[in-house]
Amino acid sequence: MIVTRFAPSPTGYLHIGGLRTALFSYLWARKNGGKFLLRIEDTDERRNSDAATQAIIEAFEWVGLDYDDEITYQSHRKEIYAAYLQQLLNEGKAYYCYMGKEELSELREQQMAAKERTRYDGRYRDFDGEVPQDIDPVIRIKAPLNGAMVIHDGIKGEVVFQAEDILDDFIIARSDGTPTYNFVVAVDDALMGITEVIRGDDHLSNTPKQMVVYEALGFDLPKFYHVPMIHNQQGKKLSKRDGATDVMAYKEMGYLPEALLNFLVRLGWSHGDQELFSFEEMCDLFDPNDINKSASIYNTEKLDWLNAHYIKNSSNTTLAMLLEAYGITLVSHDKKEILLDALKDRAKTLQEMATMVNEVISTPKSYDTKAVKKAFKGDAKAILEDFTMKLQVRDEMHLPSDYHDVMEELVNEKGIGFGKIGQPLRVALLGKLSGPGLDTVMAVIGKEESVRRIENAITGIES
RNA sequence: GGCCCCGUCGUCUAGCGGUUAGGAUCCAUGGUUUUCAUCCAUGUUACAGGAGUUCGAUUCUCCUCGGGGUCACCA
Repeated sequence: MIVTRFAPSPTGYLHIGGLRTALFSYLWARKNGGKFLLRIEDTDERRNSDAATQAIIEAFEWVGLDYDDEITYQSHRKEIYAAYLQQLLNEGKAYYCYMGKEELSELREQQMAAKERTRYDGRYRDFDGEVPQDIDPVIRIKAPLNGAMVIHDGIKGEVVFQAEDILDDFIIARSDGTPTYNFVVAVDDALMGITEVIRGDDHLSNTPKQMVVYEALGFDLPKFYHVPMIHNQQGKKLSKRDGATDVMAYKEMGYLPEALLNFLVRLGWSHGDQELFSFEEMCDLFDPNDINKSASIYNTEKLDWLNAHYIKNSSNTTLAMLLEAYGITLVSHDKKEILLDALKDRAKTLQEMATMVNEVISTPKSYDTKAVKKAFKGDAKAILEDFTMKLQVRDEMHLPSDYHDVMEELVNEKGIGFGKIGQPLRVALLGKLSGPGLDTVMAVIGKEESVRRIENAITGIES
């Protein structure tokens, strides 16, 4: 069975790049009927917070990614790590190193001065002399001194490292006894039965270290997929300083989770020319072997397009519900269907849509000066007056077509173009020259309010 | 700097020895619309460079250049 995982460290919100690797892992597990597990890497107590863990879980809920089994917390697994540490010590595959921090940095400085690679010199590797009493030792693992380490990566292909270039006996437990990252990752991935590790390629150079741990503990290696980074506009690794990288920020801005997911799944991955993927299609078609080798630049132009698409295809019921987060209450509005139908193919985000709703249902507080100048000239006011008179005598005005008929009648009688009435009417109703169809606007706000707005404009606008 | 990865339109990408190098987005233009938006149509724009291999290279190899990642008692 395929088992994948997402293993964030809870130091902040869920990052957009994190969500993408999580999505890839999720999809691959789902496609294979396997499991997708969540593991919180909270070994560094100083930097972790419960709030961050909650934020990550909340983001998963919002986008609709579910995980199997219970969440694994590394902070709850200290005895397990201790046991494996002890095992390596007993087997002579790891050892205590009594080199202090100062001593270590001295060594490093010497090496740098000599233009050598900075590395631990192995002085306690097979040490049997007198051990310093005043120092808490770290535990180091015996790493191969030479030879090739080859990763059979599902994305990068065969990546070969020479042990002498990159390895030394690295620390697997700090002097306070706590295990380090490269050790716990390997232990947990193995113990949790992870068969495919899908993660950012910034971990590629960590992989040989983890392989050393796998080897020492006699665990089977998982299949690795190192997915290329997402870069910012400057071409650097996307970081928290690059604006909107918090997944939940997209919720606030009015993006739909299906749009975000669709956007993310196509960043670095493709399936022929297909651009639109429903959640089901993603689960069905995703394959990590189709992931691109090169990094991509984060650019949300396409996200806007996707979001507009998904808004257009959302039901009015869903939209009305989602809009409530923006202070829009439409449940009791008798013309909400007409309004939503008119607005949903105009908005790129829910936030935009909320603004549009307000622009229709609330009386304009001011009139755009340019619009007034353009629309309120000549006999504009006279035309509006004629229009209101026609409206007044009508009953049963409900549909946009009812209002359209009135406009058409007026235009025909006067022998004028639609623009003659449309422009000033638009300014009167909405305060500006753009917006949904006027017949729709009037149908939504009703005859009384329409007349009121027109009269306000006639008296309130200097022409 | 060492090691590793990467290099097709501005951006996301298809391509897997022979293509007028395709799609999407963005942008521009035209059409539709009383306006704006949507929608539809059309258009501009790309194989980093140089050697090889080959009848033939975007595709394979090497070099150069460019970009990125990583080198902790952080994860």
